[in-house]
Amino acid sequence: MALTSTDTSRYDNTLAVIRTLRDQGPVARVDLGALNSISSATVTSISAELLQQGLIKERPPETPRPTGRGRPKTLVELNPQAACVICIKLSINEIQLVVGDFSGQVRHSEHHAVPTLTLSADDLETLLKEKISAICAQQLKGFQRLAGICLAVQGVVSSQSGSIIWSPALSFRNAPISAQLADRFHCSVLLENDANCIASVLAAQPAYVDCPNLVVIMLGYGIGMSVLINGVPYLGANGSAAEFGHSKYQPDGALCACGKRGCIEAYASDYALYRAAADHIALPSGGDSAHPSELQMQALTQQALNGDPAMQRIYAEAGRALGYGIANTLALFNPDLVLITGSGVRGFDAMQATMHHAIDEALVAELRGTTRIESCAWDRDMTCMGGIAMALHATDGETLSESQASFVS
Amino acid sequence: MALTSTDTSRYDNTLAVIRTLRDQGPVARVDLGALNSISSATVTSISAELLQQGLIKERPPETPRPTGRGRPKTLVELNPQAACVICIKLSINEIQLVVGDFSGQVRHSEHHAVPTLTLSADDLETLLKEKISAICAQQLKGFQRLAGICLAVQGVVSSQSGSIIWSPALSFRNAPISAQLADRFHCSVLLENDANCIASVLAAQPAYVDCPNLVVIMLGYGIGMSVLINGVPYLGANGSAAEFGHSKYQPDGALCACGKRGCIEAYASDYALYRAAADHIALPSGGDSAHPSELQMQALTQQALNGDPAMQRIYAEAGRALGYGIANTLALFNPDLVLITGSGVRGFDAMQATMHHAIDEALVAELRGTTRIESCAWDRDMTCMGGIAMALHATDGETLSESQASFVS
DNA sequence: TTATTTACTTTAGGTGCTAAAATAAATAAA
DNA sequence: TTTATTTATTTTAGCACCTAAAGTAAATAA
Repeated sequence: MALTSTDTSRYDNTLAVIRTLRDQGPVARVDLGALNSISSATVTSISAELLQQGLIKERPPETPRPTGRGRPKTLVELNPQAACVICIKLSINEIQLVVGDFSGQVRHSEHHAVPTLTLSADDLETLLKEKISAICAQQLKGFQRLAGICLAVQGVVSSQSGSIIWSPALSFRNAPISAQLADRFHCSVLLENDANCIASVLAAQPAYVDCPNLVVIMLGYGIGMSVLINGVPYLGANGSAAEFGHSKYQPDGALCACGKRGCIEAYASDYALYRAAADHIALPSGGDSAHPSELQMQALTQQALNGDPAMQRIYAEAGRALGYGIANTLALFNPDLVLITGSGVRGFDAMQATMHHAIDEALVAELRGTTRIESCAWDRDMTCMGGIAMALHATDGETLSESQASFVS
Repeated sequence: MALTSTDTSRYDNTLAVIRTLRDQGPVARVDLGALNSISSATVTSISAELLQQGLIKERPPETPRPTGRGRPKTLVELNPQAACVICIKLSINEIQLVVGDFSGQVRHSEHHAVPTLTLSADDLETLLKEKISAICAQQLKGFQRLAGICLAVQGVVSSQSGSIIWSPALSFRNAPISAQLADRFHCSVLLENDANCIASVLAAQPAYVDCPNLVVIMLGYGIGMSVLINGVPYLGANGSAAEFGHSKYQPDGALCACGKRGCIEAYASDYALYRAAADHIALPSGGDSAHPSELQMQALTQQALNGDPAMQRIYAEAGRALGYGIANTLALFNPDLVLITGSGVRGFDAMQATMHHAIDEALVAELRGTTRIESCAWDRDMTCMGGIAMALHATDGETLSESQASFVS
């Protein structure tokens, strides 16, 4: 009887064990108990099941003996082969594909230059299926299953409906994509905003664990944001929350790529800085003036940091816009921490002073609060690392019931 | 053995039953099971306990017989006497005290004119203790216990530390108050922002139940906001989230009561409208010019609605500020619904057109999204109704364990 | 060798749930 | 008026968990 289980404690505890092993690496049964507030008797029972299902394995005892007396710990660890996930990052004119194993380690990574802006929705679907198929054929030998795919895209996405609503990398809109990939590859497909992937990685770092309410601002070609509330990305009603770049600095202000005026992005993004600079000084030439290259942006930044007054003025104004935007974010979200990252942090030192000044100008101390505002070095691989972590997290339950099914029968 | 219960299902189910009865009124056991996805055997067991503890009672069968065949339902309902809560609303120059019973019904309400701005923190503490004591002595006969007190205050409060950080009704800051009241009256004390109380009431209304992410904007002397995320008020790190009134419309714009410039409140609040009007037209006199009375504000609004061009311009500009602020709110929160209420909705018709225009001017369709933006009639008693609901909700667990303790022995 | 310490497993017992059976209390039909 | 049917509630039996305590294993220290 009682086949409808409303008591989810076994399931919850099993997931907790899996996730602890993913976060901490090999752990002994006693410690798994202590870390998750469950008795070691229960851990014995859970790990016996996981062992039989092939999701974890016992690690052979260390050659250099452990210190202290007593029976030595037997460490268990995730079986990396138990499952794998693929994360695809879609950005302007580039896609990156990364394979991660069940323990969360990156196993393979590749970049492809792709003229994303010229693609139709069908082209994109075909392209992704092709690239993923190639990965499946060449990189997934030895894995028990492909648990999931995470598509990390710049712009507004609806994770719920699995559609890309609007992306600066694409010239079409409202394109369903998750279902197509799920059908083709028979696995869960997660559609995520790129900033949310990065925020998830950052939030896991030891320096930021005590920040349940975390805002991450990504400066780059455009300006993105992720808001974690109690550690989980806040999506809003249609997935278009946290559009910091298009919140306003000046009504009737500078023209933004979105077509409206006065957005923060129209002052502090790469294209906005480049545009403002073009009016004032001789710029390193080459490339598309609406899509400045990393080298061009570095040159711009260097001029400001070297003391060029016109460039300093441009970065100062960008900092002021950023500061006013952050002030609104503080007033509305009052987060524990605002982290500024993205390729655009290269210019942060040239914007920082006016940014802080603008925040102080905009908010009384009671509303400014104790929020830390920090910048954070940029690593372009972070997005896919976050995507892999999110895909694994989302599919742990499935992986568990799949392997139960294959052993119960 | 097994005295440490990690399985909270009995507790959860019991609370679910109590809350269903509070929301729905008398309900039969079968229906309690269906509504909460638990078997009626479990409901029998839970309701037997609650009956013995005196928290619920069986309702005598209806005199006009129920329709249909089969054994008639036996309805159970909360015992209103099982507990009560007090909500105190603290606003500028007025406090309101309301008593609610265990079923959530208002049993008593009183208003007092108090010169709140002249009070010291000690004065306030003394005053509240006095008023609450009087209520306890006169209004709480027959209740088994005072479960909790909710203090609903305009401004920034820290529910966690139980301190009023900053309120327009008070001239002091950072005043701890919860602990003092809890000590004196031996019950839980909840400190809440008034907008959160109102939002909780509105969110429970049938018209808005499908809006898990709800923003409520309160226009009045100042401008307040509450953001419900998945139905629960979002507080931020220090309780100063959702400070919509002090988000920016214009850097270096109009002077705000907070001391900074360009806040939405400096354009669309009562004092801002009154100040702008004073420069242009003859105003009904009387009272403090920085604190216009309801009658004065009504006269102002009437002039705008009657077609006075100067007043129309003032309300139009207020609408535009409000619209830009809402645009930022949509960009950052992407809620299902924005509700505009508070005494200031009296002027909503004079602001609406420019407000909507400003929103369209500020946001592209993809970011504007499908968020409904509506106004909502204002009822000054809503705050305390919300406070009572929140206090009951917060103390249900305590009430439960208290009555378990008294019956197990 | 023996005692001690620590890790892991087994056993015994408790909580809480559900499905099914039993009971209760009404109306509809014969 | 009796009997069948319908619906609500309670009782019973059994399962899936978990934990504490007892038992076993595997090391070091004495």
